Order: sequence, then C-alpha cells, then structure tokens
Amino acid sequence: MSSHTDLPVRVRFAPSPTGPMHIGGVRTALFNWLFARHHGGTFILRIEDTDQKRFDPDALRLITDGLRWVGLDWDEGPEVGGEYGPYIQSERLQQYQHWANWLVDQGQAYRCYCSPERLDALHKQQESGQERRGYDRRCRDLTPEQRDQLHHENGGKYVIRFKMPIEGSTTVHDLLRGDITFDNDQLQDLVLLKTDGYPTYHLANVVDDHFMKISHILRAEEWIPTAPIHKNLYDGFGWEPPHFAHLPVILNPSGKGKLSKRTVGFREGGQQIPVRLDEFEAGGYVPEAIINFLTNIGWSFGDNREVFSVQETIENFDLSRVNPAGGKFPIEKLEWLNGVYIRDMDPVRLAQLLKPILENAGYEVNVDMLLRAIPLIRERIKVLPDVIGIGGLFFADDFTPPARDMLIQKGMDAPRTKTALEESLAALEALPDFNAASQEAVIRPLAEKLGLKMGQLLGTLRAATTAQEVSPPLFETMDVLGREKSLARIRQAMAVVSE
RNA sequence: GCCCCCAUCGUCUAGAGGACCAGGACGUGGCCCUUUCAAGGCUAAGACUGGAGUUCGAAUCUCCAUGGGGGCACCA
Repeated sequence: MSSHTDLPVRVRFAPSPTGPMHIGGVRTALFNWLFARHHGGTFILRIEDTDQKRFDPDALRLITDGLRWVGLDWDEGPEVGGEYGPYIQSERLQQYQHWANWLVDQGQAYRCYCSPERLDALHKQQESGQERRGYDRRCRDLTPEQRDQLHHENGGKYVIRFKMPIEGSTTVHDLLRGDITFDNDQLQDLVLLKTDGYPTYHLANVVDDHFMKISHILRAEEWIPTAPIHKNLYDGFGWEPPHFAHLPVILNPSGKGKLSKRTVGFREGGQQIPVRLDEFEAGGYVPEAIINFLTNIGWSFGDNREVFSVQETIENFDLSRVNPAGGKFPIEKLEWLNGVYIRDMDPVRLAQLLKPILENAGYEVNVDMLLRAIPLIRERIKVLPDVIGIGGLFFADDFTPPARDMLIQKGMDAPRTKTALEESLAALEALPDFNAASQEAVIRPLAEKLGLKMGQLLGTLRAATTAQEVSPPLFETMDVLGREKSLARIRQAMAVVSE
C-alpha cells in the first residue's frame, strides 16, 4: 500500500443539486467509488446545496436514482445516514458560520461591504482593459471607523472574505501530476460566507472535508485552480489537508470544450449524443456497459483487456493508472460495448428490459415468445430500442404484409414468386412437426426443384414472414413465430403478389 | 489579458531511458462464414506535435515553441 493510503480511505462524491446527473459527474463518482472499494474504504455522498438560486428540488432524487441505477452505492450520505452527518450542506449552516467568524476573529478573514453593483462594475472595467481580474481587496484593511461607516451605509449587510497571502507562492501536491505551484498574488480574497448566510463552495468544502475526515479528494480537473485556495484555507484553520487528485475532464466528441449539459455535443451528421445519465438510460444503454466504458476513459485495466467486470475493476483500480490527459467522449465505443453486454446478458433480464420498450412501441408482448426470440435478436441489438426494428415482427398481431417489391427477389417475377410461395406453403403445411430443422429439410430441396437459388427462395419467404429488409434468419424466425402465424403470413404474401 | 494543466494511430489507450522499424480496442477497408442484417474469424491502412538539449542510447528526462483544455463570481 502506498504512503498516501496509510489513513483509512474516506472519499466523497459531492454534487450540487442543480439538475440531472451528468455523465462526467458519474465518472467522478465512479472513480471515487472504485478507489474506496479497492482500499476497503468509505464512499460518502454529500449534497452541496449552498446555491439557493440554482437549487432544483428534483435534483437530489435524480442523483440518488442515477447512482443506484449504475450500481454506485454510498456508505454514508442522504437516505443512509452516517456518523458524520448531516450530509446535506444546507443543514450545516451554523458550522460554516462558526468557522467563518472564527477566521475573522483570528484576523485571517474580514467583512466586506462591497455591493454586487460595485463588483460588477469592477469586473467590467477589468475585462475591457489589461488589468488583473478579481476583487481589489478594498475592504481588506479598513480602519474601525471606515468599517462602522460602511456597515451603516449597507444596512449591516456584508460577506466574509478570506485574507489570502499576497506574497510568496503556494504549492499543492496532486497525486497524478506532482507538485503544482501558484504565485499567491494570483489568488483572490475569495468569499467564504455570502450575504444570505450561506457558505460558498470553498468554505463548505473545506469545513466538511475536514470534519467528515475525508482522506482523498478525487475531483475533476477544472478544480485545479481552487486547490491552492483550499490549501491556504486549511493552513488558516490549522488543519491537515487531504490528498488531492484531479481527474481528467471528458471533452466533447466533435464540438469544442468539455462535455457539459450546456454545450451539448453533436455527432457527425448532426445527431445529438447523450450527456445526462437519464438520456443514456432512455437511449437504451445498460448500466454495466456505461460503467465499463467510463473506466476505459482516463484509466486502463493494465493488460490489453477492454471488457471486464466491476469486480475485476475494483480489484485492479489504482490511481497510478489514471491518465492525466483529458480526452474526447468516444461514443462509438460505448455502442459497441453496449452490444457486448446485451449479447452476454441473462435472457430473463434482457426480456424484462425489452418488454416495456416493445409495449411502448405498441406491441402486445408475450413473454414466452420474447424469451424464445431473444437468441435470434440479441446479437443484432446495440441499444435496447433497436429491438423494435429487428424483433417487432414477432409481436405484430395485425401483421402488415410487405410490398410486392420486397417479396419479388432479384431475377424473379410475380408469377414465379407466387409459385414459390404456394409450393412452400404446401410443403410447410404438410409438416407434422413445425420446427426449424423440419422446415429447412423441405424448403432447401424445393429451391432446386423450382430452379431457384437458395437466396431467392429464402429471401421471398423471409420477406413474407417478417416484412423486414433486415431480420433474423428465416427458419428460426418461423419456429418462434409458430405454424399458424407463419403460414398465415405466407398466404398474405401470396395475396399481395397476386394483385 | 493573467494563471494553471495536458500532448502516442480518426478516437479511447498501452508504453514509467535500451524489450518499440511503438502494442490493444473502437471505427474504417478487404477476405472468410452466410438466406438478409448482425455476430464471429482472419487481414490491411493508421500515431510518438516541432525544435533544442541530457545520454553510448529518448515516445519515455529537461527547456522552449506550438496546439488543445481548464480557471480567473456573494456558481459549484
């Protein structure tokens, strides 16, 4: 065990409840979870609802449902409790207020009376010129008289800002990248406590990570610039900071920038790709494929394998195999992997997943028949909804026969097609046992007798019984369909060709 | 504008100084199988961003350039 895991491993996934789960968030959660499970540690879910403006009351449920759907269970957090709770930040406000004021008392933080309007004006001015961005520290060194005056002018409203060191530099150790050093004059006097009494992310994060005894912070790369800020906060409190590792971001597959729900990615051809976890679910991706896929972005198994179970991933997971470089979202690979998992899935479970999709498409689903059809259709399905196009034929009660063009194969005409159908019908009707093997035994010789190529005869029959250009093989299809339906469809086809 | 991170086939990646004329996977092309479509098997094309160093030796170390990404809120 490496030195950074000497302490009990406690990691957290700390989403903000502002909307649906994003696939990038799922990846962050997954890596935390894998790390915890590998080290026999604790995986904590913490809800960072400190922004009242962006709060979405549905988001908590979307997060917990999403995590459960992909199989990421948490040991402490909402719904499960734990001894370091509460795990929802809005229920911990006194904590943050206490520690913000503690810093003020220590002279490490100060009350700032600058209005949002003044700050806006300041930022606008900075953006148009060459000046340094950020707060100008106007309230950092006020005299008691100035402070009293501003306090009155503002009706007692203020925020608490941290006194960032101005000189020197701050070095943060990242487990994936080594030391990262920032000049302190680049750091801001960030707000710790807002006017409404809520903490900012920075304060809440540091206080909670400390009191929840978080050992490792595994978060996305976009947080690197806040690491020195947090380091200084830990120093200010006199607390030992956790270990940091910043995970690479997932980039848009074709567009620019990171994959986000705000800049949705588009595949070649303008097709939209899923970004939110519920979109993946609706799109017919299965959880184990999504998990396997996500582990292959930014991490690799160690040998040349691409397909492996969650259990194997847990056994193998190691931060040293995380690739610090960000990468694009390889959606084609997920489609392939999804197909792999569908082909490998327990038929009963696959049937459970497929049934509602077929029903939503208007089919009445007989589960026995679905179970028998699954071996025929599963290897033709990449995403679950593909079942409609490839397997709907088994459940069509009022079957619509194919058009003449589909029935009449290459090199054939209507009369010959009609003859072929009639002869086939007669041969099939005479079968005492209607199964794939017996059908094949009479149809194959029939092709020769009629002077047709195998592809022509079978093509016509396949069109007749499936009405699909693409379908499972003929004999197995008729076998599952049964004598009655198969023969009825051939008769329907004869009528079409006779017209 | 300033700061930070990253850099191997189209894409996801293996590679932690000699084992690399760089391996795997997806995708793409070809062939085989074949009643369509898949699945499967075989196969082909395809990359170390550039330049200086260090070294007997560099995809691997250092620096610079370039490119890509992230950040600079009373959002997280």
